Amino acid sequence: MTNKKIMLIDGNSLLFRAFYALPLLKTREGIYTNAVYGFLTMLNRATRELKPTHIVVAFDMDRKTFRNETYSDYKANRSATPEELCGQFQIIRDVLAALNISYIEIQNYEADDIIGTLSLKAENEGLDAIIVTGDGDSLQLVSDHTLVYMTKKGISEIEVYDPAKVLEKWEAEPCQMIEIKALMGDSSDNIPGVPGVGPKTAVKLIKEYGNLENLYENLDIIKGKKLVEKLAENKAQAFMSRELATIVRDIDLAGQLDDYLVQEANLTELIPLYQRLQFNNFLNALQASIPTADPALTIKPIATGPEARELKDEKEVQSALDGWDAAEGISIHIETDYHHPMWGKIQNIYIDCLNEVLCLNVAGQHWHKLNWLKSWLEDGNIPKYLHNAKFAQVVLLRHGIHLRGIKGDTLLFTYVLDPSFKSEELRDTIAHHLQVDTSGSSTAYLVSQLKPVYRLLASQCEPELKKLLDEIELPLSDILGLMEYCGVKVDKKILLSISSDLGERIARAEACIHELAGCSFNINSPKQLGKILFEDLGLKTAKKTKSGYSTGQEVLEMLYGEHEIIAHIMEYRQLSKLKSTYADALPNLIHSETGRVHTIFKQAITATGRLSSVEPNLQNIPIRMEEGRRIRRAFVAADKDWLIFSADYSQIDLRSLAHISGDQILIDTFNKGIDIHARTAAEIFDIPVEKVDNELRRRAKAVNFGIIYGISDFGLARGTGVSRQEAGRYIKEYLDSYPGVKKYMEDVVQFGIEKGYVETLLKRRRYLPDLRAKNKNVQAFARRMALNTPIQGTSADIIKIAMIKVAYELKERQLTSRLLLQVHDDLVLEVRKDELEEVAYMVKNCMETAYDLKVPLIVSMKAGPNWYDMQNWE
DNA sequence: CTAGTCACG
DNA sequence: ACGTACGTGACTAGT
Repeated sequence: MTNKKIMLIDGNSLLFRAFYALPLLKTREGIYTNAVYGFLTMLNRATRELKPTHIVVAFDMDRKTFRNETYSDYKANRSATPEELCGQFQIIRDVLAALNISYIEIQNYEADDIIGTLSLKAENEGLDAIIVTGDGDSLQLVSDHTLVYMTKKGISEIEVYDPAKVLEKWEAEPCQMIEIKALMGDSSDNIPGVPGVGPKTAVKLIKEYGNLENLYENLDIIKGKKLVEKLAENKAQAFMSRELATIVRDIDLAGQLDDYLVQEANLTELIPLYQRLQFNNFLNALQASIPTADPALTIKPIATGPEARELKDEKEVQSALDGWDAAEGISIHIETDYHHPMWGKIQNIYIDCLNEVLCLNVAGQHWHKLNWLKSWLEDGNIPKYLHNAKFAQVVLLRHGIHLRGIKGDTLLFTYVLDPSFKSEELRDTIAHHLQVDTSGSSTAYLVSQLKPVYRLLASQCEPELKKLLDEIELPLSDILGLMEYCGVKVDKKILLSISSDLGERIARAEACIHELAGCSFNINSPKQLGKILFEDLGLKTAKKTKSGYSTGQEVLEMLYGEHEIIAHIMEYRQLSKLKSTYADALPNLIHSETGRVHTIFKQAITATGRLSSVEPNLQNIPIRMEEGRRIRRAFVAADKDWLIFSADYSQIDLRSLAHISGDQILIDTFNKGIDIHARTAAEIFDIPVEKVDNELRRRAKAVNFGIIYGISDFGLARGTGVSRQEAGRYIKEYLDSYPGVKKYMEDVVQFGIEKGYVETLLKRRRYLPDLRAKNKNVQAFARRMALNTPIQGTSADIIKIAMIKVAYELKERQLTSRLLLQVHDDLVLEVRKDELEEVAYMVKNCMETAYDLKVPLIVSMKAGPNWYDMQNWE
């Protein structure tokens, strides 16, 4: 046996398959490339999977034409001439030449004949042959040493035919395929066959009689009068069809099979060619295959380092630090026994200094060691490097230490460089940046790398990103630390009373539901609920489903009125959500020493630059529904001398959009203080602003939301309740009315495709490689992210600046009032009553002047004894 | 540990 | 041809 394999490619067939499977790609110079692109995709795939030793592509001399009328989407605006489309036949020859792949075409023979000849030659010389094609004619060539790789469903799947597979599909030997074809014909190849005989009959007849000769000898015993007549009438045509269907296998070909040995591509030709064709994927793949590249495949060394030297007492620390140059800076890492900085107890403090890592064991009650450290931890002139400095800061605040002089935070640095990096762990971060395996590394080693990694990143960081880090994220981290440490006062009694009230009502709803269902089941289980609703009660077939019935709000709302039970389920759902997530969960998170909840603001999680909040999440406390809103009564001011104060930006996302897009109408609307949703309604529905009623305003509002989210007619239809066509019209009208927005949408996507990322006001980046994905769905997702991220991210940038300003002013004016929460467009403070006026004015001013946009920023304020009973202020 | 659901901007 | 707004976190059931 040999392991030589020759891959025989039916060039015409694959080009046609590719052409009709892919949308009509066109380069900037107007070259059509879809068939070539699809062909190469299949060629690459087949080469990768089959690893042939020889490759050859066969073509028909005769160039059939591609028909562009298959593309209804393109018909309206773009019409490509057959000549333009057929340019692809020449392009593929150029590409194959650059790839050093032989191609053959011979006058009077088809590609199939060339392949038939070569596959026979291969068999005779002991090579395996694999035929790659999109049509079934080649099946007659299948044998133990000749397989057919056939593309299916356009080009997305491949089916492999060996003799057994042919038998399974056609109930015939490969050699009988010509007999079948002789009877059934093939319109695409102009083989007439016997009229009235289709695949079913043809297969049945050949299965029984084996071949045409035997069939016609036994014509008299075949059942079916009509069929026999047809066969008899068309005897000559059947034999002629068999001739046509038979692939020639003895063309006189010059040369040897070894002429088709696989060779290296000629990159100096191939790269410019791919560039001209804008085949960026293939270019990237070429890059990756160049030996030096692909760090993912390089073997990462396991990084090890010394263990830390453990210090027993203050004297040892002092002697270790003797001769240490404070200006050099120091790396610090604090280990606790729990992940929450308000609950965790310090175990070890690592300090990297001079040439070793010191470890202070602080477990137990040895707080005096911290007192010794206090002076230099609080010394702002000693540069400090940490990973997640905010965590250390909050832990230390509990011991009365205010960490200062933070020069670098590798968590935030990593986030600014690429917000998609998910791990918060120092171990993973070091591994990522140094491209080493840290799974066996000591903590001491990791700590020793903090400063070097920071310097490495700083040395290669874009200036804007360094600025974003130093001027926004790092100062903000300190502010967030203070907010977390402060916490928000929560009245446990209020929550308990809400909980018991909810409990009673849930029990009543549950009883009702079980009564109506006629049995007892767990309403919280979508699986059980689905069974009850759609099987037992036989409600209308659920509209949505993946891995079962959907029982979500949307579905329940459609079913509302169909059955009495639905209303009770909706009630149950709402109440049990409130009880479990808020009323019952929050009391457990109240810190016994402070009587407050201390959320952690995650500063390095979101893809857009927003914050997030955990344990508890204080950014999703109910407000939209009155029932849930009452939860806010439990969030109270410290005592009777204090107030909860909230200041929120109105429509900050749309203002960000106005600024980024520079759309003149949007800018004018905000400058004149016109109601933006009404204005949008006026534009979309082409009526004066005064004539806009509530319903039209509501729809326009949904359109404005849609624009921010990277609109689609489907999504908007869902958001508004109007039909998809209607939604489509709204979008069109919107984009015609706000041409600047339309241009922004085009530009930002183009920017993203070219640069690989999109950016916000402060040049914060989000990488979106999927903008170049070949899967349309994946690409569409990335496109919506590209549209949304600069808007949401710019708003996030703005409020971060505002927070820094507010915190600065609070400190500068020596106010006692303090920041408590940030809820994306809302700042919540705890304000001492005697400071209210000053604080309110100051906060409003800081927020409205956070950044000088092309439109004004507007802030509205509320104050009250708790987060529920809030009155507009001023 | 994931999927489904639902709370927020 | 195909599936659809963006960004989060918490709780519950069920594998």
